[in-house]
Amino acid sequence: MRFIGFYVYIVAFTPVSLVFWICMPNPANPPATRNGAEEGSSQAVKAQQRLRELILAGALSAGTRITELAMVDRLGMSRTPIRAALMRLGQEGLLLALPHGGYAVRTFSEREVADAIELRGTLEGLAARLAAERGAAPALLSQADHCLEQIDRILRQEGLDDEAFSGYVRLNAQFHQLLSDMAGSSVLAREIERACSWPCASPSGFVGVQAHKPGVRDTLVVAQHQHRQVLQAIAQREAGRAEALVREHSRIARQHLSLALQHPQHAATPGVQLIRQKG
Amino acid sequence: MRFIGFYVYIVAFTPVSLVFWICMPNPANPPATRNGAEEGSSQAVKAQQRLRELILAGALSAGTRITELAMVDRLGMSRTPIRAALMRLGQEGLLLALPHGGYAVRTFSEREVADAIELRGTLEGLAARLAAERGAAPALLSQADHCLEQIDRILRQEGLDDEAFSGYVRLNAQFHQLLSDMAGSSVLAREIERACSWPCASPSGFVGVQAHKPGVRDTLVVAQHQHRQVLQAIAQREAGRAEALVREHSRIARQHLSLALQHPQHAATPGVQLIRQKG
DNA sequence: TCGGGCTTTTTTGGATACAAAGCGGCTTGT
DNA sequence: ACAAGCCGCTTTGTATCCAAAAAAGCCCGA
Repeated sequence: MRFIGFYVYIVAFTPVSLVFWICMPNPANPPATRNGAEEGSSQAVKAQQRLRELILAGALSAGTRITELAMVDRLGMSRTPIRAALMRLGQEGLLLALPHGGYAVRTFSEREVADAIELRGTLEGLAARLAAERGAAPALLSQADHCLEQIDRILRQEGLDDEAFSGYVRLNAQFHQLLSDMAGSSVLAREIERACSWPCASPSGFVGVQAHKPGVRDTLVVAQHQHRQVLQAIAQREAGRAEALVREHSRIARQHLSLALQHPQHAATPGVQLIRQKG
Repeated sequence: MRFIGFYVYIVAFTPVSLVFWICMPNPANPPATRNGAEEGSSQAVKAQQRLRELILAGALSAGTRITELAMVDRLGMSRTPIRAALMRLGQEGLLLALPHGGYAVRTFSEREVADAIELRGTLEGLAARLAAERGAAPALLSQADHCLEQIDRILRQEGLDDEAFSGYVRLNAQFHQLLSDMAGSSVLAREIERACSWPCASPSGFVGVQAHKPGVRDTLVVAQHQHRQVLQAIAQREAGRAEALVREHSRIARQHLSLALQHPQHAATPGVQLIRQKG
């Protein structure tokens, strides 16, 4: 019932700067670091965060081997926390455990990322179904409703500036989090969190891709319509409908994935460079 | 495409002795320990295996705190590999990370285990759907068919002795593994493996519960019928049907869960004592 | 006798020292 | 000149040491 944490990363990229919510799974001990930086928490958590940033930002290119000593130099801490961080990132899937010890930055095929998105959609679909079947907590329902109203307010304007965009991204993440909460299953919540930790599988992972393209607002309008329908279905206890809607909703992320891979120059999403191109 | 490993544990229990296949997720480096024991692999993997056994066998009762030093005494190795093992088991879900450091043997509510089973059913359902949509490899299909034929052969006899039973358990696990493979998605396979690592959520976890009860064979016959239908659906590319069937199939495990909790004296499944009773 | 604060002890987190194993480069012999 | 073997360096796995923090216990005072 308690969800470990979301950390805000402000990633400055060339054309636009957007706020990305990156889902950080299992920071071991939840040391309540609410501000974006690494302070007050253990060295191991710091190392995990820093390494994550480095990988997702592309500072450690895909496929390169990561040695503990190099990270000792780079992060300025001892091998012990770095070792722990590498282990966690390995289990998380960002790093690949090499057969004779050591780790390498993992590369992802487009197919694998698509599968991860499908997985997330299925898990969130299960959450929606359970929420509808078991009945979601009224407080969560009203919170979700409030969340969607805020999104509506953002979408009411014609053109979307960067600020509105980052607001959408934040609210979208919040809505999906509420959806996960509504199922009332910590087991499921944990797995959804895991699925979201994959490079581009998070619900908000790809929203910023075409931030400057003309049709963006329409996409968001469609997504928001789906949000509304999902919430309605859950409130009316229509389990099957809720599940199907959420699954369909996740297809948007897949569209964004294709777009981002077709136009890699516009893909300002952290982690895209980890996806190896076939062609 | 390559799956890390399954380890056979032979657990001897009071009334019957059965072979359980316990799904061991991520032994870090796959050190090819094919025989059941811990030899040749690293101390950390040994520690993980030993601790898992201890917890599942009930030697470490639910809720007790596990200190590293105690495990140093118990397992006869240094703190470092034990720390790694504790971390892995924590991420796996068997141990609960305490807020200020340390771990405790986790307890599970019946609801949580039921959710885990639902989760596994959903994930396996996704696998079946993907296998049907994308087409499963012919080799896997024929392997699965062969597997089901062997199960048929076992079920052909009237009474089921222990040997037949353990054979069923083995083949059942094999079939579910093949199902996971047919989707051709390492992402999904990994998550299914994770879901199966929960105490009583594995497809074969509960089969042995009522090994001596009269109606057992009938249950297995029903399950086997579902197996056949699933395989047929996948072969005929009926994705929706395959998914629905697999989900329904997972309900059997839930029935077994209820039964095991109603008659805990007959529950010879490793891990049941981790489930805390409400009443 | 009870409660609060201080001290001691236990326990984890981090750092480092040490050993073993893999990989690469170098040298030497044919 | 090429190949094979040897040596050394790098890197991980393991053990141990140190410090900090939390918990438990104890003592003193009210």
